[in-house]
Amino acid sequence: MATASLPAGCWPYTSPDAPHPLRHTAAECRRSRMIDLAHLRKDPAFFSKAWGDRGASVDVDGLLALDALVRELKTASESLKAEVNQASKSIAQAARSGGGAGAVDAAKERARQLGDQAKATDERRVALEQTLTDRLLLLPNPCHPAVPLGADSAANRVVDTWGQAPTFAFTPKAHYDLGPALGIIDFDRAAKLSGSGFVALRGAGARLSRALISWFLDVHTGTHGYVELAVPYLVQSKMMVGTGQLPKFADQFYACRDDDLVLIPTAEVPVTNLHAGEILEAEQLPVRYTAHTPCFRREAGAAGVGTRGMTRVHQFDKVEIVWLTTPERSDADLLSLRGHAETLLRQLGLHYRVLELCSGDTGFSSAHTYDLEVWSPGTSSWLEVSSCSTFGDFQARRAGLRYRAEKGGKPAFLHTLNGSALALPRCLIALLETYQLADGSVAIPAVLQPYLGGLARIGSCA
RNA sequence: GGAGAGGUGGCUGAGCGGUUGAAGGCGCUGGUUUCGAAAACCAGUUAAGGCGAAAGUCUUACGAGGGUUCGAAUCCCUCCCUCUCCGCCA
Repeated sequence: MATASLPAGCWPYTSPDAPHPLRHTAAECRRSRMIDLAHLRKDPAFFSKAWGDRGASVDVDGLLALDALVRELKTASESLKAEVNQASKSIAQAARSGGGAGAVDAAKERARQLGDQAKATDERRVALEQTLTDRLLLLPNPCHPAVPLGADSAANRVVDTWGQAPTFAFTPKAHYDLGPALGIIDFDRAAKLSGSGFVALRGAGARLSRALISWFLDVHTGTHGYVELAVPYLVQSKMMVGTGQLPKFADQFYACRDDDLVLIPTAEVPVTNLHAGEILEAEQLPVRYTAHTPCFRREAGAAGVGTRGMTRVHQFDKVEIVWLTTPERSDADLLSLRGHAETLLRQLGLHYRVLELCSGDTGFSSAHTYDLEVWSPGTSSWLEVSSCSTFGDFQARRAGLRYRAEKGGKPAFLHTLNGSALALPRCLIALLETYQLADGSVAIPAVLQPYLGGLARIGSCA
């Protein structure tokens, strides 16, 4: 890992005594991680193509050679260990039956030598296996066969569009003009507190944000049947390995200086990892959770491009929905999950479209992603308010999420899915811009009014 | 943060240097019995990985990591977590 180039305070954090999140413990190595190595051995061409479709060039032969060497050393050290164990048993017997001290000492010496050999062999194996693991953890999830091929966002496919762009008898304003004028969004004072890329909400703006969070959660728990969670916003960095943010995207989130804790970039991290290392029973599935959390993102390298206002901020609120499900139904579940996110936009009366991301634009951990983009009348652009993905067994492997298909059966990796439903700032943007009136006030959609004490219109609250 | 007590299989709970991957109990699975059920009895019941077509076999795991030893659940060190008391605090 090249750590020198990372900004201070960023993962890996600076405490010298801390465990390195990528130095897996023996217990963690015992679990299968990352991609399915057995599958890679059997069908390297599949992976070559899959990674190629994503624009990643991978030395598959090198991986296979390394894997073969690791297994060779493993076999060797294990048979040496077996000999040591045999020898130890006969020493015990000899000692018990009062055999000659000389014979026992000779046997001990032989066992010691075998033990040293086994240890040396195994140390080599551990080092090579760690190298292999480090490389495998950087490889993206192969895309689902349904994903359209393409190099970048230009190849994404618009699969649905709902509603129509609102029309105005006046020139609609952007949220970064509307909000401050109404006294409900304060960029300047947020920058004073935390620098650029932060936003403060005030009065009806703050309450509108809270109303959206409450309403989203109520719809998911009440209508869609999710279980609500309230989870930690700081997690150990190995959880970020579980969901795939680490090791590759270490520069994209905030870390603590003295503790192995990072601020979550999305609720996906704590919620998906909630059952990490567990074996669930088939009848428990699908597990469906929803959670509201703030999300913290450094957005390194994103400054300046279409980031005016609060379309891209370092801290924002989001309601997330997460499924742990079976491989048989995960494809269908992705559509259900996407539907749950879409429902919210429809009930808010916001014009939006659905994108099916192409192979080159699909996120590192995802196998298949739909983005929901809401229309921003003030800037005449589409804003991503949700990303709905199935990860196949990719995260399940990394996080150790398994289930038992039938009683007494072998545990197998389950499938994980998640989606934003929805991300707050861009919903606020779309609401303010879509429902703005000629006098600069903003109407409130009917579904939200009960959450705002009956407020139907936000006027100036300067 | 300080002091003490602990962390063993799905659960409970023994073991405190050598057939202990782990007694006993509970639960679970299959069988016997029964018209059926309960009870009783018998048998089985952790996971990961290597080799193997399979049967099987070997390795590893008693919170985690390291050490002592021919051999560690058992002894030593470090760390983590839980509980109790004290301190502090929303």
